[in-house]
Amino acid sequence: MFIGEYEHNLDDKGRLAIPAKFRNDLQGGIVITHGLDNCLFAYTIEAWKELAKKMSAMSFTQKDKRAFSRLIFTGAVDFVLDSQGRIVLPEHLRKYAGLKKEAIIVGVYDRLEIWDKETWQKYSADMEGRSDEIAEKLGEAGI
Amino acid sequence: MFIGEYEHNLDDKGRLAIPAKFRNDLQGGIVITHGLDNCLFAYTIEAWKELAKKMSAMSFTQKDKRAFSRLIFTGAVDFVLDSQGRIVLPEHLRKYAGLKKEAIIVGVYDRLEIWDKETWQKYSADMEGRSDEIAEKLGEAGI
DNA sequence: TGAAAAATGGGGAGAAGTGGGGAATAAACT
DNA sequence: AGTTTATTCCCCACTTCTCCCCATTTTTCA
Repeated sequence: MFIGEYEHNLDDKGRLAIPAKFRNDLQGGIVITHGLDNCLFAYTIEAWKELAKKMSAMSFTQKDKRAFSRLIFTGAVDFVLDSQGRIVLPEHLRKYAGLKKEAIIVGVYDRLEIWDKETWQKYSADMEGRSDEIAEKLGEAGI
Repeated sequence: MFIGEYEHNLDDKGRLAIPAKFRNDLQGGIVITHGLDNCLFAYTIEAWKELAKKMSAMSFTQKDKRAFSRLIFTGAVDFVLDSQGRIVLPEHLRKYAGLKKEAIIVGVYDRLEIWDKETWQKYSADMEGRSDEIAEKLGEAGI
């Protein structure tokens, strides 16, 4: 399970270090793609295959399905970590997430998310402000 | 079951001692995450996995659910107690709970809560002021 | 009051983060 | 086709931080 929040810098070569705690689970490879809310989603190979299967089974209207599939699949790139546990993020992924230098990597159960620091701070400040409201909804869900 | 209220100081390295009475139950590890009312929640591994399973059953296509799992999972960190029964609280957790030096650790049945002393005093003073009102509600619950 | 447990502090080894150089590969131009 | 230029990838080196262990002080309990 991926949990936690880590801050890492992209270097001048566009390399991003994956937090040491996650590396073991990502030895087999990592797939990164366009996510929601202006961040990148990153999966293990297994989780990615699982996701792809679910996607194809989803009952969207044809138009929505095409749009969503394009977002997820066309942005996807698979990587192998280098000996220091880093990957080189290609231009189109950096651009999509608005990544400059400071990046935040968070664990969300079965995936990682990669955020530009500024974007993340705005998002999480907003989220904390609504935490009571969110907790309320969770209660309704029986948690 | 965790009960009681304890006071411990964070040292200069950000280390926090877990009350000795709780250590036996936390040998297997401890997961700490953002709680409500500006405190931190701490669970045993088993209790955490239970919680995570419920959370993960929620789909990620809806915005609120994404926000919720981000709040819970990204705030979480898992620890193993050192030989003196301490953990090192990372920056983002200390910041979230407003922890400076003096911390209060309370047992609340299946979880611990970690509070900044000042915040805790304000909160519990406020609660005492409303004790009648709360007792009223407890009565409704049949207690 | 003595012994054991707990709280507190600090030092050192090793891991992780970060940056840069150079070889190998690919691309481009003459 | 050969030479040059650019790019990618791999490895090495330095710095920082984390974790683990030990030592001292304080508290608790018999």
